Formats: sequence, C-alpha cells, structure tokens
Amino acid sequence: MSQAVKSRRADQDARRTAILDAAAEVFFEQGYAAASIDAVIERIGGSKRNIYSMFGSKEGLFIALVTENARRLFDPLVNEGTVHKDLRETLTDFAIRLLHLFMSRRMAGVYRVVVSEAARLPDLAASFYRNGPDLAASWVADILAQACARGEIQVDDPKLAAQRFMGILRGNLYMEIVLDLSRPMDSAEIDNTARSAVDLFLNGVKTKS
Amino acid sequence: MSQAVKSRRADQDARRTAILDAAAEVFFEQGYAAASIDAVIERIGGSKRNIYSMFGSKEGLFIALVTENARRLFDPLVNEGTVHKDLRETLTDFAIRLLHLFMSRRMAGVYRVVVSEAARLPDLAASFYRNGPDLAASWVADILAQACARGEIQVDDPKLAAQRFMGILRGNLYMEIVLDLSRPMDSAEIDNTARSAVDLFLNGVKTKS
DNA sequence: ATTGACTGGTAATCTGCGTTACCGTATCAA
DNA sequence: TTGATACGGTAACGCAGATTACCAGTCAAT
Repeated sequence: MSQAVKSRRADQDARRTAILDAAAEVFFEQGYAAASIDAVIERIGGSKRNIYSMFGSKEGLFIALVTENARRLFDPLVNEGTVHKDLRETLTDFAIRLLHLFMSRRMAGVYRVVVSEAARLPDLAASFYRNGPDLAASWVADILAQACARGEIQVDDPKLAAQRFMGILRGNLYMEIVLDLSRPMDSAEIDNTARSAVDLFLNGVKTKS
Repeated sequence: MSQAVKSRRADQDARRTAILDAAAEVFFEQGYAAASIDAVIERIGGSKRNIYSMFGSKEGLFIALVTENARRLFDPLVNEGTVHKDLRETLTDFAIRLLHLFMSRRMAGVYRVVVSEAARLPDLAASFYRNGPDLAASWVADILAQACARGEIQVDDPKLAAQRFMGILRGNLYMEIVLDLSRPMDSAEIDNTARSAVDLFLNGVKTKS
C-alpha cells in the first residue's frame, strides 16, 4: 500500500514539475497576462482541470512558478559561496557565479515577469528581491566588512559597497540581456569581465598607502 | 482660415497629449496587457473612437507613449550635459542628473513596460535602449576617453568603463525602485550618493602615481 | 442659410480565455 | 468481485475588452 501511495505521489510530483516547466516556457516568454493556461496544457497534454486542482488559479500557478525558480536560481549563489583567504579571489569567484546567473535565460525570464507584475503582486516582488539580489548583496557585504576590519579596504557602508560591486558587474549589459538585445556572454568573457570588474572595485576601495 | 485650421490643430494636439497623459497613468500602472482603452478614456472623457483614429490600435498608442516618454526623459540628460574643466565635476554633475532620472516615477514606468513587452516588441526595446541608457553611456565614454588621453585616468575600454560607472550609480537601488520596494531618494541623498559613487569610480580608474 | 464633410459618442460584435459543471474511468478497500 | 471515491478530460459558461458600425452634432465654405 505504501508502495502504491508512494508511486502516486511520485506521479503527482512529476506532473507538478512538468506543469511548472511548461509554465516557465509560456509565462517567461509571453508575460503573465498574455500567457494562457491553454498554452501551458498544449505543451504537456492533459487537462486544465489538473492545473486548477494543483494551483488553484492562474495567479497561484504564477506565484509558485516564480517562487520556485527564484529559489533554484539564487540558492547556489549564496550557499555555495566559498570564502577564500584572498579577498580578490573571493570576490572574483562570486562575480563569476553572479554573471553566470545573470546571463541565464531563466534568470532573465523570472526578472521580466517579476518586474511587470510588481505593482499587482508586491509581496512576490519583495520576496524575490529579498531572497535574491538583496541576500547576495548581504553576503558580499559581510565579506567586505571583514576585509575592512582587517584593514585591507576602506568602506563606510559595506552593504552599499556590495550593491555597487554588483552594479559594476551588471553595468548596462544586464539591461541588454533583459531587453533581449544582446547575446549572453560565454564563460571566457565572463571570466574576463569578472576579473576586470573586481580590479576596478578593489582599486576603488583600497586603503590609501 | 489659417486661424481656424490652426486652432483645430491645436485642439488635436491638446487632445493627443491628454490621451498620452492618461495612457501613461494606465499603462505604466497596470502594464500593457492589463491596461484597457476604456480605462484611458474614463480619465479624460470622450470616446474610444478618438484613440483609434489617432493611434490606430492599442499597440500604436503604446508605442507612441513609450517613444515620446523615453525621448522626453533622456533628451535633457545627454543634451544638457555640461563638460567642466574638472573630470570629477563633470561626472558628479552627470551622476546627479542620472540619479534624478532613475528616481522618477515616469522612468520606472517606462522601464517596466519596455521590459515586459520586449519579447513582443523588440524594435521598441532596441530604440529605448539605444536612445536612452546606451546613448548616455556613449556620452560618458567620450568624457572618459578624453580624460584618458590627458592621462588623468587609465581605462582600456571607455564604453565599458562608462557602463560600469552607470552600474555603480544604479547599484541595487534601481531594482528596488522598479519593484516598488523603496522610496525614491530625495535631492540631498542623490547628491551624497553621486559624490561617493564618483569617488569609488575615480579611485578605481585613477592612474597609478 | 444650407450643404457637406468630419469629429466624436453609443452601442454592438466578436474573440479569447479563466473558470467550472459534468461525466467516464481507474483505483482501492472489503 | 463490487461498490465507492477521486482523478482526469471535454465542453460549456461568462466575462472582459479590442475593434468597428452607425448615428448625431459641428464647423467651414458657398
């Protein structure tokens, strides 16, 4: 019996992730309002009934979609952030991973829909920001505060400095990606960009000597 | 007769700007898809017929709306950019004006709808970017290239440096504004932010001495 | 003053889509 | 095996909103 129950639950989970995958394609491609439940169902077969019993409504599906994708995208960034002995190395490492994240199609998709629905779903926007970019900035701010305490750099406000570091990394390129005007960088370009961005930042905050 | 024609044209123009103003409220508030022509008309009275004869379609109205707003927003930024003798002063000046722009409700509104419709209207997204952020970056890049030629700073790629300068200015704050999570900065905060951002950037690119 | 063209308003049309009602079928306990 | 329960599918419902047809008032020129 537990066998049967288990396999049924497994089916449910598989179905759920299939729906979310299909929904990602549709919603991230076309935006919330233009996306239709029918379009989601077309990609995986089955019935709309299914979506409504699992997610309650179009909005419910959307919120689940954004929440899970945001978590999956940002979790590794912060949790797998390794702190090296050398500040430059730590920041470069982070920069590379942040740029990879920003260059991913999935990230651009999530960002686009969160932006466009922010007015209607403020809680979703807030949770995206706090569990994503803001969390990452806090992680960097910690690193910077420690380096500051060691006298390696001089920053008045570590959080602000961290946000500016992330700003250097994004530059205008992230806007180009979000607007779909530019091909994402490949790994080699990301490495170079990360390195020179860290150079600029560390020069900027270095203690005078 | 030319008198009469003129006043009729003036009426047309007044009507047109009234429509665009009302459309700005509706579209920037609710997004393209959720916005309705009816909602636009409700704010100024009159008839939908009006909008269709002037703009052809909902999409035509939207494109006119975005184009005109983008132009109005970015034109002063670049055209009134004054180049002082001192690089720091020039950049600080620019920074203050860019931050004021980014803090404006109107700018956030335009950016939100451009992002959310970028996939469906790629030309609109491209023209927004090229006549806006990219143009501004080019202006800064020029300034930087000149300073570099004078030996005041050391940058390999002035355009990239300019984009990074703009990135420092935005930090994460612009995302907070776009997601409606944060109150825009007031003038005093903008001044301070601009100054410390310019400090960071100029330290970062200063020629070693 | 009259005619003719045009601007603007009301109200219908038509489509697309979120949501739900209803029905067949498969699963599981007894 | 059988009855009950719940799941999935089909097809309809209802609504919202873009677009348009048609009508009335208005202004200019003769």
